[in-house]
Amino acid sequence: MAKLNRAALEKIAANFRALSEPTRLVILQELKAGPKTVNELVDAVGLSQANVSKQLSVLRDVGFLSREQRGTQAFYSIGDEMVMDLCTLVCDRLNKQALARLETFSI
Amino acid sequence: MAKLNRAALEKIAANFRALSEPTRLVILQELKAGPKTVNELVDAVGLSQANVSKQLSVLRDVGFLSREQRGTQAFYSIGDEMVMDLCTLVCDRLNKQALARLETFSI
DNA sequence: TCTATACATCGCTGTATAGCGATATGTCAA
DNA sequence: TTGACATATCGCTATACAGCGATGTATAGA
Repeated sequence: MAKLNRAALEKIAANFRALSEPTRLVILQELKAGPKTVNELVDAVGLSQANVSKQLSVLRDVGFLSREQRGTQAFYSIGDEMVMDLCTLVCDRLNKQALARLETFSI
Repeated sequence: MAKLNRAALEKIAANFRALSEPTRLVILQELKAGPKTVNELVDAVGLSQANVSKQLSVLRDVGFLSREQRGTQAFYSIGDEMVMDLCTLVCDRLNKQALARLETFSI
């Protein structure tokens, strides 16, 4: 296997970086049940609309979310189910580590 | 599924954050072939020993790497094979996206 | 001891970004 | 048009952290 150049590594890192903030994980958790508008997400996560919009664009820029405009509203939804696989892998791992403390991780 | 509290989400995010820097992905790539000392990794990644030590501790703090001291040397190795599964998922995804451009992603 | 080697940690600087309020843009209804 | 609403973007502050050189710590050999 050839060694990856800087640009390729940066793309991979960007995928992980998009998942490196609790706020964005909350957004994914909310969207797991189905599409939601920005305002619905604002209510769900309890942060400013400006901030939620920005975090949505971070997740969308790497392709984890997709966006559909309907009238004045924008509906966001999971754009690549693989992102939930990533979360599941990490959560399973933390669950194993945390069995003794009875914590449960799941997105 | 209950909603996760802030501490749980932060733990999940920390796992992803550890993979959010190209330098640390290079380290994983180097260690995929087997354990290496800090100095070997310094030569491989071409950064300062101080920085490499710090990035190693980031990966170790979340349990992705393990460390074995032998004399004056510290051997680092993959501590949880799951971390390579995460990389594979992301690389597969980028490969699909990049087929047209003939790029190849793999850690 | 003393010296050399290997690694970790400290203090620092520069950059990236989460979060906010304010504002801009765009759409619909009256 | 005008006004109300939904979302995106701007400008800003505070914080996190990658990277560096310098230093600390520990081990092996002379």
